[in-house]
Amino acid sequence: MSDSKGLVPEALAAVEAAARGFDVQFDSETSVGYLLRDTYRAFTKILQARISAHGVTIGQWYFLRVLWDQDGLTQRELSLRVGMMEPTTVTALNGMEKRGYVKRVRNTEDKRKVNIYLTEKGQALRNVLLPHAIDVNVRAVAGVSLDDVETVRRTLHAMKRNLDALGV
Amino acid sequence: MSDSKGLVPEALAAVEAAARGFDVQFDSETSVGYLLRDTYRAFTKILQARISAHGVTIGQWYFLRVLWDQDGLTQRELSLRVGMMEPTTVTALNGMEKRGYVKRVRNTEDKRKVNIYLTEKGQALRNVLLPHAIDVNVRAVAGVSLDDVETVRRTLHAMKRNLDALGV
DNA sequence: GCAGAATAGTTGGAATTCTAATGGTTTGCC
DNA sequence: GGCAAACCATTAGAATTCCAACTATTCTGC
Repeated sequence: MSDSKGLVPEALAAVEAAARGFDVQFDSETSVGYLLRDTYRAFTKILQARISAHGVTIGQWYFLRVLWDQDGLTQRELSLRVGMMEPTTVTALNGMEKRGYVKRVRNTEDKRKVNIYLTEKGQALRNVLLPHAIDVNVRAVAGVSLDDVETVRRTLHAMKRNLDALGV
Repeated sequence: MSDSKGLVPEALAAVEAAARGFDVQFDSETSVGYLLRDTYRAFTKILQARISAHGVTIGQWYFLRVLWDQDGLTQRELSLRVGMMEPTTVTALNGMEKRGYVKRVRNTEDKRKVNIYLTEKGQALRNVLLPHAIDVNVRAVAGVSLDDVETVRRTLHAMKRNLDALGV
């Protein structure tokens, strides 16, 4: 346990407490990280089923979503906006280009850059797919108060900021 | 838009409203689904960095976590507990067996079954890795009130139930 | 104005996960 | 008792994602 310095004090204490039978709320059912994973996976699974019925993979979905908002971004800008690494963007765009949802246009002013534009087919998907995404979002929070949804939104945001700050 | 029946009424209305410039809270920054993905990915990235420093992949982590709680499960039971498909379990266990964290023991009463037991090496990882998981969990919610964390826990649980109910 | 650094995109190879199909083993039913 | 169905694990092959290394283009400093 050579690198346990630097951990928050709770970390070691909790493991020792758990060893003595205390419920430290870090078992796989109650840890926030586990719940996050579980819920995210359930969410993705449903969304994927909906959109793949229209020939769009979940990997392509995230890029379409950004492009509907802002067309003509470069691949790097797209990667940043979607939060994927650039090779991932290349792979997704290859599929999308092959299916005729986007076209790549080499930038004439800076020939390193490639701008991505939606085709009409790609544009048209918006009115088909976005309602499904909204539907899944709405159904996911059925029975949950608006206050609680707002708390979740705010807290997830805060968690993301905390985590990003760790990953320097 | 042939399959738009069956969607919640908000779904189509929101897309139309958005087309007229209203903020419908379903853009990629504020939708709960997007936040969930973003936060989950940040979480995993940090956790992965911590545990891979000890020779354990993130794929193996989930199985170790269950095995520390209950040793000797069959592969199917493990799959159910972890929430992965069985081929995924096979792959993860192959790696864990090769690294000497677990051993497979064919069940003598029912020779279809294989029970998975932690080795001493696998047991020992618990006190090394669990503190890191707890540390990441604690740091992730730094500055968030206990009430809000509890609301997130409760709401994510509710969302998962809602989503699972959709996927029948 | 040119060498080296920075930038944009791509390719190659690996890890994780899934679906579909396959091979043993056990159970159930006639 | 024997054969079909169910069950458990595995293999094969594909999709998504990453990191590392590469090519092509542009910018910077002298």
